[in-house]
Amino acid sequence: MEPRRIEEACIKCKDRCCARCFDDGEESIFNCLTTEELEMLVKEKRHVTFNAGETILKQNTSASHVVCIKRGLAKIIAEGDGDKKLILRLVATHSILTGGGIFIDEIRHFTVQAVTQVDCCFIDSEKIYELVSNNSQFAFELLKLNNKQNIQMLNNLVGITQKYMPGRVSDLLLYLRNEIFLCNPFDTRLSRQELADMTGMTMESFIRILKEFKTSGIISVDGTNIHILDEEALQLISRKG
Amino acid sequence: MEPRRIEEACIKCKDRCCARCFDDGEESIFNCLTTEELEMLVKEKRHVTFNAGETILKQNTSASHVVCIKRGLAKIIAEGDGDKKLILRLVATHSILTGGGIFIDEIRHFTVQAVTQVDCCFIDSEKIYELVSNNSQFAFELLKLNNKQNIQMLNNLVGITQKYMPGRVSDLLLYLRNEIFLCNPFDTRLSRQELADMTGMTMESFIRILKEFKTSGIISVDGTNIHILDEEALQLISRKG
DNA sequence: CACTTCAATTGATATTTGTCAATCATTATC
DNA sequence: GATAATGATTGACAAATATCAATTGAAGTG
Repeated sequence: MEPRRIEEACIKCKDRCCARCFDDGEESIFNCLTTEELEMLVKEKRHVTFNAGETILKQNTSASHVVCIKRGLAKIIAEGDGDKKLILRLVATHSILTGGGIFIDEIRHFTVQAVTQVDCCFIDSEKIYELVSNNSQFAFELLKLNNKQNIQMLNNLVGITQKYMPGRVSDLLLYLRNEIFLCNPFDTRLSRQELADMTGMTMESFIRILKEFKTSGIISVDGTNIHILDEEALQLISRKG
Repeated sequence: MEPRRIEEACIKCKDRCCARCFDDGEESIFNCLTTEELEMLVKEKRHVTFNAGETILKQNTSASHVVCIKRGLAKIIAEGDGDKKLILRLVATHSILTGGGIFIDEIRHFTVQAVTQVDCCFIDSEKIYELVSNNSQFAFELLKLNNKQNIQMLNNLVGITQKYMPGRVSDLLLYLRNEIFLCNPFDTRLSRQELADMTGMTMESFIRILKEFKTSGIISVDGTNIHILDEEALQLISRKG
């Protein structure tokens, strides 16, 4: 696949979105599209900027569009009864968000909220259906993406169900370092409450574990900035439960 | 779609499997296949019978085959560290099992074990890939199936994370009644340990909640047989947390 | 600077859930 | 029928986690 082709299409849509938006961290799910398909997809897309804290997609609304994130960081929240929240994962630049219920009930099964300022574009779901119908490679890529999220959620479920708090906090820190920020002192931009919501525990409990880790010299923390000093220790704690 | 066509193909494969195996409780994911495709799929399939308790698929082995269940009940188990287990869901007659990691890493991410005697057939994953490539409707159906499982796991995750034990037991009982056995006094054939493993709690805790429900007159229990007497009460408890 | 505000932290305590050991019940075995 | 063996149940207790209230600390506002 010649990168030139994608670049061309990107230039067409002015803000270099879409061809890269659909990248899930590895290769672009979009590489398999023809120039015509890319153009079809990009045509009529709406580009939107959200400020930190704003809601990009709201759980239980109807899912007529797919969103791809061009720049920024967002959190995926499953809202339970009451004001209970569970942050499922973070999504960074070049992610595609189908809202969970695409292909099924056209309902969004989670809320997506901007953590930093987020640039993204909204694409009509119909176009995705069209691509699935006409381009089997694209269908395959979408299946892969879906599968990956499925496995990730499975691991999450097992972790949260079977591990004690220190193990869950370790998992979170390793996730943030290795899958989201990809560098070591990293700035989460997330409040303690939000971090706790990623582990399914209360803020107070989360803070206590964090403090233990600080005291043991495993991490150092400054505001929303976290520095992992002993990754092996975290991995050990993660495994021990 | 003329039912005759499917019937024909079923007769060809002698034991009337496959065309119906891939049904996920609603319409068959397989309805969209041509006679040739069905034949291609069914050719070289291996039909196997498992006794109750036997392992059908084992977590962490390589996933070269897809399994469809023709008859019986099986449980999907995520094995954690130690001997911790979480039963993700049950699968009944006419289900397709991709093993979790098909399309990604070709590794099975969970174990599948027979609860009753299970008749199933093993189909080479390659054939599924081939169908996805050649039949967009099939790809679409597979995406739907995947999506559905994703949403189910999401709800499970939220439930287990945010609800107290009575809520989780309620959810389990409603799941068994409305999604698996589809009748009211139902015989789970599952031990207390297994039922507990579906809720992420210990057997003793599970038994205590069950007893509370019995005492309150919400259910009656005889061995592995459960009779829901007051479904509304269960729904209320499920919502309350 | 004083004052407000809100997130972060800490401590004391209550609740939930798990662990361990004992008992009961049922079935299988001789 | 006596006797294992196994799963179900119960009780006492311990551990994990949440709740509530108070305090600290930093950032913004007048």
